[in-house]
Amino acid sequence: MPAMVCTADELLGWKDFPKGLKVLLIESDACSAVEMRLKLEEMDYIVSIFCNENEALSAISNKSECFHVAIVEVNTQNSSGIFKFLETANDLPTIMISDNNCISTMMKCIALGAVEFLQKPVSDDKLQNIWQHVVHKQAFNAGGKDVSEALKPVKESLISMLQLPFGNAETGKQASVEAEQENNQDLLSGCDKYPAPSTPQLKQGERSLDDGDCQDQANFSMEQDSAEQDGECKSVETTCGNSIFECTALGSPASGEDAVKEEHESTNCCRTEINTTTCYEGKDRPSNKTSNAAGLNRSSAVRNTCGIKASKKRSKVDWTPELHKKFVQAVEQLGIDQAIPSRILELMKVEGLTRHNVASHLQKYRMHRRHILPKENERRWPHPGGSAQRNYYPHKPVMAFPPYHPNHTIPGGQVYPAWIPPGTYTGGIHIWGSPYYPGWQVPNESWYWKPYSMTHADAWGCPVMPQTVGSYPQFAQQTAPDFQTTIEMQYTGSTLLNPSDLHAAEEVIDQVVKEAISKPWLPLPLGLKPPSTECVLNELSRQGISKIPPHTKAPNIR
DNA sequence: GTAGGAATAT
DNA sequence: CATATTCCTA
Repeated sequence: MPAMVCTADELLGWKDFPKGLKVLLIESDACSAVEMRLKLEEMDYIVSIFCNENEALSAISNKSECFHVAIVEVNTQNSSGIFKFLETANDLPTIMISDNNCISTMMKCIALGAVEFLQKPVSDDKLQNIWQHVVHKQAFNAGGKDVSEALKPVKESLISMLQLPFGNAETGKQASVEAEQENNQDLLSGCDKYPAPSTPQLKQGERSLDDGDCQDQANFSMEQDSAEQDGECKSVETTCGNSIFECTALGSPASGEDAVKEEHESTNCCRTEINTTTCYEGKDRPSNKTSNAAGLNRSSAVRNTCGIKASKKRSKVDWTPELHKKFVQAVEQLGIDQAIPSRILELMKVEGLTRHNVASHLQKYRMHRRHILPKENERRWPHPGGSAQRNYYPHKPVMAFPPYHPNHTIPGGQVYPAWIPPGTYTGGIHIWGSPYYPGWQVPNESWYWKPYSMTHADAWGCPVMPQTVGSYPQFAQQTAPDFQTTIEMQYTGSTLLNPSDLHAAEEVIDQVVKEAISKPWLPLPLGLKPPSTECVLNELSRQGISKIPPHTKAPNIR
């Protein structure tokens, strides 16, 4: 294969990655090509333009040039050629761009290994982020070993990138927030298990294909009602147990800032619950929207009252959504059986939190989990493998890197499981599985196609890993899966299920998580919203693609 | 002595 | 209730 993917060594020696990234651009329209080139060059990428796949392919095969990533325009006229390109240059991470959203083309490209499909005009952010695919590919090729080593320089380079003061005030703020979390969670400490970047295209708060994503959560956005219950000001006691916008869709930037302070109680903040657009559910919830607003005011009033005394003593830990999120993440990463207080604590990296706190929370967590799983088990899903409405990526999430580019920042809530406090009114629709105990959602679903791509994982160009699965954070897509369902899917390989082996299923999941942890190649979300699996399959078969091109062998998951 | 985890207290 | 604290065990 005329593969031009860079090697680990190359990455190692790469000074200011991703500067100098060599981009192969196939664009039939000269104007667009130039425009694109300019943009890319502004980002310090090195661009070579080809107006058709043949030129590009010959350049590749001549080895006259090498490339790290390809950006390929596809349209109705050139698609067959482009397909050929994809097939031939299948080692080159290829990003499709297109004017029309022809779903079948899109899918075919993805099926042929395209790593991303973007609509034109492509935003700068997305262009900026193409390097992620290179890293990802690299990580992928590295087979999980030494990946973190290999990516170290990249990481460093990213750190500096993140620390740059960004022009845009708003995004700048977010960026720094992200950076901070980054540092906390992944960079400063030994967390380099997850070096693979995650492309947040799916999650961009702005427009785009994924509007449905946060919808569900958004509906739950409520103020915290705690204030009204107890006369005492909770905010004082609990300092900064703030909640970051779980549902970023709503999240106002303002609330975000405050919220971020969460862990740093040292800042003595009296927390501002006012705007927190968490998924909290007020008691007055079912009524109407206006009550919501009222609630907000109320809570803010209360807060103000007590804002004066800033008592530092924190007698109780407030397990805010964020805290819990971290907690769950930690647990997920460790695997349920490895999840012990000390390690969780370590992973969480929350200042001031004690092992005892974690232990206590863990206790509760386990109880709920125990309680909930069996119940879920009973209401096992009636539609096996097929039903398009729910085909979930059956793996537990292990978050890699949040987005790097400022404009790619995704508010935390999109990535992590939303916190739906117990008692949340789910309106009869079970949002994320457990109507019984919505608070303990275990994030687990993700990409719809995964179940089908187990064998041809890589070929799908979709977020999968060679042998294992990467766990993925909950991407709150349109429908949410229910936990058990997911387990079964995975356990049975999305075939038919014998709805009995809950335990086995659980073990599998745990194991998957463990494996995922030990194998750093995390999937990259694609820049397009995955159609339902059924849809994809139909489309593919309609196109005569019964099996996916070889590419990389992705062994089945047991 | 330490930590995890269940039981119990607040 | 949700957390903290205590108690028991390894």
